[in-house]
Parts: sequence; C-alpha cells; structure tokens
Amino acid sequence: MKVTLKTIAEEAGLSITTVSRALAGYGDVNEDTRRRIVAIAQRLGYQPNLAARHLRSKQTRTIGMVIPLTSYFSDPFFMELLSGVGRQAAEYGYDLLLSAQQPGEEELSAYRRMVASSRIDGVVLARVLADDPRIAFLKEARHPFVAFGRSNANDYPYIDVDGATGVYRLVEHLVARGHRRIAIILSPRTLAFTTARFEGYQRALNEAGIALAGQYIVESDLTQEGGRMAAQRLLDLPSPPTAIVACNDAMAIGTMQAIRACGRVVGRDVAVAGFDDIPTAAFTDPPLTTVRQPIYDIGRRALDMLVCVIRQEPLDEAHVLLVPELIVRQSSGAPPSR
Amino acid sequence: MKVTLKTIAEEAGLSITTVSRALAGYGDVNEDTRRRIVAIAQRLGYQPNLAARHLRSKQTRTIGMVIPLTSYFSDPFFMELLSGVGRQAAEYGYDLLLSAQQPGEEELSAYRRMVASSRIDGVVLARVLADDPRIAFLKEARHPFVAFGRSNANDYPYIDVDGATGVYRLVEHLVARGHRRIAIILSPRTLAFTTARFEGYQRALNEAGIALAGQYIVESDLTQEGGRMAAQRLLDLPSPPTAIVACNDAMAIGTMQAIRACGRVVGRDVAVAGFDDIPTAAFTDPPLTTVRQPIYDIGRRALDMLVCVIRQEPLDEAHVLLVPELIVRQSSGAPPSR
DNA sequence: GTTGACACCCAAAACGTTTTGGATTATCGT
DNA sequence: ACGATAATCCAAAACGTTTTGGGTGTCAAC
Repeated sequence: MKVTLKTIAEEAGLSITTVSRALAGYGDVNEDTRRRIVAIAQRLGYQPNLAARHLRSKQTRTIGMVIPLTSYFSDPFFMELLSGVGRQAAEYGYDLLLSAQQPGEEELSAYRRMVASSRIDGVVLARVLADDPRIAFLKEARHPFVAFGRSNANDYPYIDVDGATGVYRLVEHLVARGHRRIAIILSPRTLAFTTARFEGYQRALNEAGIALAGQYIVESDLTQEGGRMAAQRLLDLPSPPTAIVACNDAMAIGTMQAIRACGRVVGRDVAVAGFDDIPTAAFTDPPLTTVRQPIYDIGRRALDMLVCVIRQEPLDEAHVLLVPELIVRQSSGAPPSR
Repeated sequence: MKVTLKTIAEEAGLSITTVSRALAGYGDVNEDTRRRIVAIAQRLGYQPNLAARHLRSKQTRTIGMVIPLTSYFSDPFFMELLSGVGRQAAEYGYDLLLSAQQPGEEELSAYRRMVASSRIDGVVLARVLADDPRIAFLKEARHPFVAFGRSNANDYPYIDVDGATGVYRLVEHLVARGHRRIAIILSPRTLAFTTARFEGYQRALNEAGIALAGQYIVESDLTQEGGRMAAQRLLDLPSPPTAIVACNDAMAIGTMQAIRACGRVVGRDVAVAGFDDIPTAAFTDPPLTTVRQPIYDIGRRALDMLVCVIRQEPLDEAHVLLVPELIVRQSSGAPPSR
C-alpha cells in the first residue's frame, strides 16, 4: 500500500539504487530506463519519505520560526512577517515549521530543539533583543539564520529598518506642524530597535532646538492597552504634550483611545503617530500617521538571504538596511477630516 | 560532536537499546541507571533526531496546514486561524508545518505531498468548498483531518459557524432599522459557506415580507477591491439599495470605499454590514457592523478535535456548530458617531 | 541442587532513503 | 583479438531511532 523506492524497483525489475538515482536525475542511468522509472513512479503516486531522506541526507528543506505566544494573536507584525517568509519559502520549495512559545527560556529551548533535532535547515528570527541569547546560541551552533533586526553584536546576516531615520522624519514632520511638546512612548529597552528609534527622536528634537524632557519619555510594552495607559500618564501631566509618538502602531491606537477618553480630539488637540503601518492603521479614526515598515517584503528578503546562507553561497549583502517611508495621515494634525 | 543515543550509550557503558528505553521511561530499566542515563543525556545536551524517530515510529507530532497564496497576505482570516491552531498545537507539544500554495491543483498536491511523504500526523483544513477535492483526498487516504466548515458530503469531523443564522440576524437588524432595499454581496458559489449565508438572507427577507430582487444579489471574490467593484454596481442601479450586506469584512470595507467615492455617507445614506469581525472592523470609519466569527477559538478547538482523531480517541462531538454573535456598530445606520 | 520468577539488560532488525565503490557489458581504436 | 573507455547498473553501508525477542544473573521456594 505504501509505495517506496522498493516498490518501484520491483515493479521495474531494477535495483533501489537505480530507481533512486533515476528519480534524482543522475547522469549514470539510461534515458529510457529513467523515463520508464519516472512513469512508474507517477503511476503509483510515489512520494519520497521525507523522514528517511532527511535522516540520510541531513537536509530538510524546512525553515523554522518561533513565534512568541503572548503577542501571537494580537500582533499583526508576526502575521505579516510570516506571510512574507512563507510566501518566499514556497517559492524556493521550502516549508515552514512554526513553533509558538512563551518568550524567554521556553523560546530559546524551542530553537535548541529545532536545531539539535535537525528538523530545519535554517531559522528566521524576528524582534531581536539588544543582547539576544537566541542569536548567541545560533552563532555558537553555527546554524544558518537570518535576523530581522540588528543587535549589539551584529556580526551575522540581518535585514533591518533604519528606525532612527524613521522616527527622525516623524518628529521632523510634527515639528513642521508647529509642535514643540512632543512625547514618545518607547518600546521595552531590551528590544534592539528601541535604541535606534530613541536616537531618531533625540536627533530631531536637537536639530529643532528643543530640549529633551524626561517627563515626555515613557516606556511601554508594544500592546494597545499598554499604549493607552502610557498615554494616560502623559495626558495627566501638568503640561501635557501636544504630540505623541508611539514606537509601534498598536500603542498609537491605544494612545488615540486615551485621548478620546479624556474628551480631547485626536489630530486637533493632540497629534498621534505610530510606527509599522499595520493594515489597521489606515482605518483608524482618524487614520494614523506612521512610518511604513515593509514587513512582508522584509520577510521575503530575509528568506532570500537565508537560502543563500544555507547553500553556503556568498551573500551580496549580509547587512541590509532599509529606509522606511513616512506615511502622513490625519492623526498628526491635519484639519478635521472631511 | 553530534550527540546521539550511541554517544550516551558509550559514555554510560550501556547499550543503545537501554539508553533509548531509559529515556522513554520504560519500566524494564533500573531506576539508578535510568537516572544516570538521564544525567548524561542532560549533560551532553542530547536531542533525539526527529527524522530518525519519525522514520521508525511513523508519527511526527506535526500538524500540517496549507495556506492559499493569493489570500495569504491580505487575508486576516487565515492569520487568525493560524494563531489559534498554533497556540493550541504548542499546548499539546505539536508543531505546525505550513505550506503556502496557489489554490487549486497546487494546493491539492501540497496535501498529497505532506500526507504521502508522512511529514505530518494530521491536517487542519479551512475554507472548504461546496465540493472539496481536498476533503475527498484526505478521506480517501484515511488521513486524520478536521475542517473549518461543512461541505456537501459532511461525514467528517468539522467545526463550523452557523452562517445562515449570522446573516439572518444581520438582515433582521437592518430591517429593524427600516431598510427594505437590502443588497447582498456574496462570496464565490464554490465556497461551502456561501449557500448558508445566502439562505439566511433569503429567510430574513422572507419573514420581513420583502421580495427577493435579483439585482440586489451580486457575487464577488472576498477581497476589498472586489467588494468595492461589486458595491459600485449596486450603487449605480436606478433604484440603489439602502443597505448592503457583504459576506466578509474585507468586501464590506471595499463597499464603504465605493459609497464614499460617490459622495454618499456610510451609515447615513447607505448602511453597510460585514461578516467575520476582523480586527480592522472596529477601526474603520465608521466602525463596521458585522457578525463575529471567533476564528481564533475555532482554530484552537479544531486542533483539540484533530488531536483526538490522531490518537484515535472518540470525539465527543464530531460536528461542532457555533452560533455567531451580531456586533452592531455605526456602519449600519446609527446616528453619525459622536 | 534444581526450578521458576523476576529484574535488568542487549543484539539485531527495521524504517526508506542516499551514497560509495565497484561490477558488468558494450563499444572502439589499434 | 585485446585492452581501454564509456555506459549502465547494483550491493551494501549508513543515517539514528524504536521494537522485538530474547539473554543473563539473582533469589526464593521446593
């Protein structure tokens, strides 16, 4: 019932070796027999047993990704990245092995399992930490991987968005609209990109001749609810900011909720801007000004790079840095929509 | 360098068999030796080679899903389903193997590959067709699977949302708001759930004493752009509808664009309703009235069922039918927001 | 002293593939 | 006619695990 090389070999009156080599397209098998073998394989609906193949040949044509469980559902970021990676993986004939895990220890051990049990040929890693144990592990294990994001020790292939420039343009834009009291809701310091985004904020304020004010710098956890609470604190200040930049769109949406909750109008009383340009951003009320990270394309390019690494081909660019695009919508202070 | 059972066996001065059985927790190995073996395994960082294990034991602890490539990116539906399935899979210690494929032949052959190459223990299948070759194949192959959706021949385990009731409530709600000219933008007829949703539409109109009008029934492709174009046609009618029900939220959002494009106001001039309650639905302008499909939970429950099927345990319910919840927001004709 | 019963351990086969290192013919130049 | 070369084919090993079907030693009971 199960059709293996052996079945075909018997059917064709040939050896398993020959069948194997014929199907693999080696040159040392007669073209006629090859065709005959292929025909039989087709007829019997032969599919190679991948476990056996992997066991023998030590490659799996599978890419691994670990998705943090907490943000799994709520986070459009991973979904979009996954789409890009998955799409491109399909292009190369690779499959995608997902493992949803609690961040932290759990997550690291998921990588450990995937790598050591040789289930995957490579890893795409996202949302890198400033000091990332997962990267340390993969480097140590000499296992192919590509990261979305730079960390402190960045001697590995990565693709990243220039967050500093992104936030810089955002703040520049707000300054041009006349804002002086501009607050920022940062992502957790442990994340590698936080530093860059904060840098952009500092640089823009500096060039505009605005002093950095500690009270306008808060930190939250990238969720909508976290953004709402952080914004609340900012709005309760004796001299509240007139513009709030959030380090991602989810927190920006939370910020908009907080603003509405205290009876003020987003875009008129307080400007709001985010980062990412998730699909929802275009449909908030008012639509959200943000910085577009082409996450989907990043996923695809990350996979391109990963495949190179796996094949041990030289990478034309081991460090890709994309300049994000400023997307101005109504939340940053256009006259009330329509 | 690679640590296998053999490495441990040598280290411990025991046979591979004993090491294997010790780690698997069989009773026929001395508790002391077992502990010693476990300690060594730990120390050397042993991870079983899954390819070998699968080759031998014919089970992979992996669930397969095929995602249609076209709707992959744009479609929040699959992302959310994936989240639920992935989450619950992690709970059971299963991994998730994704394959992004063109719908149609390609997709079917992806299933064929996955199944025949014995990479997966089971399949979660979504968006079933009225007459679904994938289901036919999986039944034929006697491979464990659970579907999200019923089809014509539904003698297989599935979980589904009662689309008829969902649309019925939607239309009922619109009728209560005084609408009489209610149009519907259907999903493609090939999809199994289209029939049910249309049925709900018919029933509701019937009970309200409204005659079915062919001109108010159009069909589109579940995308935002498709919805926009379909709505355009409806709005160009000599006697255009005052309310439009779309079979999913994406098309509803397209509908809202079309309405705005011809200078009318959503919720005042024309009511709009969708189906799914995707995350974006709450943030459109105005927020979208829709029917909530708990896709995430459906994913989790589908996986629960699948695990039962894989383990050959009896299912307490082989056919789960959820009644969806009506979510009334401003797009269906509330007074202009705020 | 023999016999079971029991606890503990192991050799070898099997899973289905790829790869290595020839073996067997046929063909050909001389 | 004879070695050489090329064209085909194949047996056997290897990958790392689980499982089968014992084997060995100890100990109590007779």
